[in-house]
Amino acid sequence: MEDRHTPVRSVQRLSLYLRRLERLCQEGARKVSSRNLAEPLGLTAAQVRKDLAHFGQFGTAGVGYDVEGLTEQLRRILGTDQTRSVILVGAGHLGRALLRYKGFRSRGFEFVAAFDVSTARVGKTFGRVRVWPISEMARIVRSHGVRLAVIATPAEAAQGIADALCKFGVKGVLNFAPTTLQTPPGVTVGPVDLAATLEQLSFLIGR
Amino acid sequence: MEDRHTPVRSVQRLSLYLRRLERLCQEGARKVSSRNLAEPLGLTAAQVRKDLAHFGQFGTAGVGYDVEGLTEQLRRILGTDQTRSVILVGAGHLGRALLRYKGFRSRGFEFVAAFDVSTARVGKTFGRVRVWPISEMARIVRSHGVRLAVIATPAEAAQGIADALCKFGVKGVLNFAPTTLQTPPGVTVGPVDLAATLEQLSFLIGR
DNA sequence: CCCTGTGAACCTGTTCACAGCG
DNA sequence: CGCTGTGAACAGGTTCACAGGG
Repeated sequence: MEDRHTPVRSVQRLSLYLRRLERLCQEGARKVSSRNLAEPLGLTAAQVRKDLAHFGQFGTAGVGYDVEGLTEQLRRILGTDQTRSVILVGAGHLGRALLRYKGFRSRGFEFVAAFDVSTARVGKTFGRVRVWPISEMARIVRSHGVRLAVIATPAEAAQGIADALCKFGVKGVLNFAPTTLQTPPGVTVGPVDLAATLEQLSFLIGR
Repeated sequence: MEDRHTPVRSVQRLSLYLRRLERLCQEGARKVSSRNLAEPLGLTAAQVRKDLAHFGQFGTAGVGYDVEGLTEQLRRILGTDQTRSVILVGAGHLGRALLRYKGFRSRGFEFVAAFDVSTARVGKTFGRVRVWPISEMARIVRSHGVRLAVIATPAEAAQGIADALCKFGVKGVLNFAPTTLQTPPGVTVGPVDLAATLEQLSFLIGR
């Protein structure tokens, strides 16, 4: 197993499994069945087993999965068993909230720097992270070997920033700007489209 | 057409089409082909045509789609041709950033109130929106007929809030809390899982 | 006997190719 | 002749059902 064309949706669910496993661990559980993993997440047992099967055999027939063991495996698969350095570009209200968001650090991500065009923001510190001028971006990305970036700029600025980041070696971009980014092959964009997600709900609830 | 079991992914793309149409409109374009609509979004022309076909026939053969006309149609389909009232629960850093996020208002959403357990936050105003105690939630949701809510509380509080919101008549919940919400049929949750999205990227870029 | 891992059937969404209209 | 709308072929993911191990 461990092949490289695993369904994207399976990988997305891995994060959900990881979160549930952490909860089960806190509750003192040592083993968990695919069913017990799946149902509180609104998924089916078969789906959990299929998803995990893409990456190896982690369970014990008749028993289930070892909570701690599977947690470690999933972290390894997702690449968050070691801390990953991340930078933020765009230190507006949303960007600053992300710098302070506890959920990133607890899942293995650490902001090492933030960048903004505004001289009013440069030099300030939010949630222990310093804001630098854009001109420092190349140096800091390269010296820290940063491969993940979060873009929280206005839409107009996002593509230019993305182009620069790709040039400096960034491989993954979490994009909060309301625009579709074009990136070269080998660079992945994770769009977080706030307005679009609300529009989705608006559609579903009808009028 | 206009049937009720349209692919979810098609509806998601409707938001992207809408954004591109707004841009084309600003640039002065009056007509647009499926190809010109699709490619800057990283999609194919056939996909655009198929998506739109779920809702009706909007194009003119040999010409394309009327930019302004299609914009109106999409807004109507998404239910954002009239302003939708939204409430926020959880006025922490992330919640406050969302109150100030311009992208919601410009797409037809308006926060009418925010709620928080913290007395330090209650009574304050962020981005013109007032923060109320949770105890006021029932009254305000019902009096405004609010059907959309955004949850930006810690994970532990989210399910309780969601249960209450459902009871008060909310039909759609945008959930930023890192937990899977259980809701009764008829209520839709749009999860925005920040850590999971970064984990996704972490997986894709490898080690 | 319970629960995993997995081939096979099923189903949903995407791509293709073209008929038909402006 | 260009571009839409659409049936038909295709691909991918999900569900089912069961073989096999603890």
